[in-house]
Amino acid sequence: MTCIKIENMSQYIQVTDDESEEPIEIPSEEDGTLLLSTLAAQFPTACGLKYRNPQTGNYRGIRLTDGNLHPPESHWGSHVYIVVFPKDNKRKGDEVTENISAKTKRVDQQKKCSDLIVLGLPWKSTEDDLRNYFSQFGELVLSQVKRDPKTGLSKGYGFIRFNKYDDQMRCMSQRHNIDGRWCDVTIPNSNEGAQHLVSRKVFIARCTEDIKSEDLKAYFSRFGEVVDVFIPKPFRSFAFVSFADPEVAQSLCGEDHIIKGVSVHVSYAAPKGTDRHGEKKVQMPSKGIYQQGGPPGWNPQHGQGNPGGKPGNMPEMNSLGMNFFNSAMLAAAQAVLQQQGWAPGGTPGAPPQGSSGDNAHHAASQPGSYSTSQGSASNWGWGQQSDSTAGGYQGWGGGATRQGGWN
DNA sequence: GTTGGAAAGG
Repeated sequence: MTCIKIENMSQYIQVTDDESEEPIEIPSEEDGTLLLSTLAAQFPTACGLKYRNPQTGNYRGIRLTDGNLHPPESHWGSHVYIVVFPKDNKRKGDEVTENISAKTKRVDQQKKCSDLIVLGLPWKSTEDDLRNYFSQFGELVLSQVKRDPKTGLSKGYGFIRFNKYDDQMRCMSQRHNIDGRWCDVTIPNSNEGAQHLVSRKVFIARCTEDIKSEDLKAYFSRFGEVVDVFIPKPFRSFAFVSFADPEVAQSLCGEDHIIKGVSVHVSYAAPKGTDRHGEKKVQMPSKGIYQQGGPPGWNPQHGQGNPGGKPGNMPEMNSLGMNFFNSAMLAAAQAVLQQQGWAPGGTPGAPPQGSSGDNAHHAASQPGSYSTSQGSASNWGWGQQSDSTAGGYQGWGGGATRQGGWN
C-alpha cells in the first residue's frame, strides 16, 4: 500500500494591500497554509487576509490559527487576497476610502510628473550633487548629468524627476543656485506645464543704443534682484531683464520708465520663438538670424570671466565710468517712480552668490568651451562690455532663459 | 521699427 504523496501543495498566492494595484505573489507552505510570517515579509504589519467573495461581492476573512492562514477551500484558488492590517480606531469604511483616495492621489501625482531638464549646471556637478540639491524639494526618482560619451565631461545640463507633482512645481517655480551657478529647471522641449507660471522676465522696448546692460541692471535693481539682462546684438532697440522674483517682473509690466533720459516701455516677455501677438516666428531654414548660412555661431574667444571686471554695485555708469544721470533726469525718474508708488532701493531676496571664478577654469578645459555665458551671477562683465564686438555676450548671470521656456 | 542667448535625453 502505497501512500500517494501529494506533491508540493505549495502554490503562489496573489496578495495586495490595495485592490487598485498589482498583486504580489507569495508562496504558501507545502501543507497549503500560508504563514503569517511569509505575509509579513512583504507587508510588515499585516495581521490577516481577506478576499472578495465573487458571489456576494462581500469580503471574506481568512482563517488564522497559530500563525497559519488557511485557504478558504481546499486550495487558495485564483482570488486576489487583500492584506488586513490592525485597524486602530478607524471605522472600516473610512480607512478603505482613505487608502484608496490617498493612493489615487499618489498615482495622479506621479502621472503628472515628467522628467525635468536642468540647464546651466556647473561642469563639475555630478548626479549625486543634483540629488543632494534637489532633494530639498522632494523625493527624486531620477538624477542624471549628461556627459560627452568620449570624455565623460559634463555637458552642463541634466535631468531630474520627482515623484510628486507638487514637488515638481515648487522646484520649477524658482531658479536654483547650484554651487555658484544659476540653473533653471523646466520641462524639456515644451512649455506645457510651465504655462501657468509667471515669467520672471520682462521685455524692454524703445531702448537706445547707449542703454547698456549694466544700466538696465542698475536701474531695475531698485525693484528687486535682477538676475539677468540680455541685449540682442546687433542692436535692435529692445532688451530683456529677468528678476529673481516673478512678481516683481509682473508688477512692472505695462509701465514706462526713464533710463538715461530715455522713456522705455516694459511689457511681458513673450515666450521665446513667438512675437508679442503670440504668433510663431518662422525662420528660413538656411538663413539664421545670426550669420549667413549656418547654425548660430558660438564664439569661444569671447567670454570667460571678467578681465578687469568689477563686481558689486555701481551707480548709473557706463563702462567708461561716466555718470549718465544728470540731476534733472534723476528727479524726473524719481517723480515717475513715486507716482507709480515705487520705493526705490529695495532689493529683496538673496544677493547673487559669487564664488565662481572657478567655473571659468572648468569651462576653459571644456571641449568646445561654450562656457561664455556661464559667467557667475556676480560677474558684471564691465570689462567685456567696452571691447564688445559682434557676438559678444553681455549678460552676466548664467543664462536665465532657454529655448521654449518662460523664465 | 517692439520678443532672446548654449546645452534638450539614444
